[in-house]
Amino acid sequence: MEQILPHLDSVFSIDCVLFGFDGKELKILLIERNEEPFKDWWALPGNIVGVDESLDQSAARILYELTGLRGIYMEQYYAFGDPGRHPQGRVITLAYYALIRLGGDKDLRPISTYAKQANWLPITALPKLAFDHQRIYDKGLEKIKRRIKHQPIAFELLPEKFTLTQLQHVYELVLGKKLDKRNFRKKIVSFGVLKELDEKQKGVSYRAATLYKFDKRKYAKLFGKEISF
Amino acid sequence: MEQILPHLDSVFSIDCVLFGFDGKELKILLIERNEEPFKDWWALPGNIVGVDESLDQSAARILYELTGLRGIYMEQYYAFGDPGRHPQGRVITLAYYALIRLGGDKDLRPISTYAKQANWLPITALPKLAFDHQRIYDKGLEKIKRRIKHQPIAFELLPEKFTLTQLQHVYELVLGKKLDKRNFRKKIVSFGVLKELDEKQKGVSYRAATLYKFDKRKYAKLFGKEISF
DNA sequence: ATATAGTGTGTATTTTCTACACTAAGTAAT
DNA sequence: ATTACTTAGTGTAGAAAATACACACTATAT
Repeated sequence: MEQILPHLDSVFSIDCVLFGFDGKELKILLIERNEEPFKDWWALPGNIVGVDESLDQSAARILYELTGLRGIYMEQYYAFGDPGRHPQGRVITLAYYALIRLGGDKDLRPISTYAKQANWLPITALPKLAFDHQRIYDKGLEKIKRRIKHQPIAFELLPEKFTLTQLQHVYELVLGKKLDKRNFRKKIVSFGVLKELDEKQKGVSYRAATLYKFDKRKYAKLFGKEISF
Repeated sequence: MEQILPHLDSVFSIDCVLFGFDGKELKILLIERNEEPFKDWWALPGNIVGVDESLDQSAARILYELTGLRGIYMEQYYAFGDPGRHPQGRVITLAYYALIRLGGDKDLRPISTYAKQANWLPITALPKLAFDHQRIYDKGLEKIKRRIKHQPIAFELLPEKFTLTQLQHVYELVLGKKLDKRNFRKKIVSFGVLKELDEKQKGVSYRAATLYKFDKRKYAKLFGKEISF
């Protein structure tokens, strides 16, 4: 969000790129602004940092107010502060991204007055964004591309139990390219952070795939070592 | 959604971790404070962001005022803003690191009144730092460790013409570990961003090593591809 | 001429990466 | 029960990259 208080010569805000995965598509949460400037434009959700909040808390609050979710993986990744990025004055904004598993309809809450609506939109068909939000988004995507190659953040986008095909799908969407099935499985299994379950996928009209969990204990041991895709 | 008001007194600053290499040691530039709080403590150089400056410009200015240098490689890497990180109120600070080739005495200029002195201190023997500057430094070092593995920033620390041994030395200091000479050379040469010169090292009392230059044109072609150490 | 200190080079082994295609299992329709 | 359909799940061979490792060369200083 980009609300401005006119008497301030500089304002400090946080904007969030909330990545969500619904099992099929990679989406981000955008709000349609109901105020000038950029009335009726889509924008990244954001807000002013509260007086006694840490930056991380502030980002978590923005996410909570929009989605009702807590305990989500979020990471600060860049500060944007060009004079002139905001038509009404100097606004320095800190960008965060978040990774969210989307589950049905419970992913949005009633929104405040400054926005008409909030919506999960697929990253393959994003509208024009207000302010310099396109740039903020671009840099966020770039960051998670890099990050997913080295750390197991893909799990944050998936339900607790998932199939290897789903996991591969996440990698393909984020990296923007196809991966070889056999090589992918070989590699991801070799990291030793997956726990194979006795359970199978349900409700599919074909052979059900084995379900896996991410094993945090094993990952903790591995931590520090670089993994790569 | 309730609107949280911005903290009117909040201050926005930039702090810099200036890494310098003098051919032997990796150092950072610290200032000894002459004002409360933390009077007489060592601290990272920093300043308030000017009204019409971009963030990058502001960081470049801080560096220029201390060293007289321009055109130095700098990168923003994190924002620190815990309430309580500054005893006198909310100060959000953006951290930058810079990579500087140190050449003799011309690396420092007369300093302003808020500091008693400024000094290049080796990272192997740093004093206690004011505020949360230890944390800011730690994160900066972590960042360049990661970065040097994937992008040719090591050249920023070396003079225009350098030997392979010097280059390896920089990698070893930043990464904090020994590298194998033959493998290092094989790899760095294979990236194809070095230009071998006809010149040799001078003034050494042993066999003079061949000098190399970093070839920016070749690097530009390679850009985007990941290199790794 | 000899001691010294750093330069510069090759190979064999292991590990990782890549490319590639078929059978197995379950569901749905007839 | 048979068949058609859809996705799950698996192995291997060749190429490329990473690693481990040791000695001869060259310039200077004494």
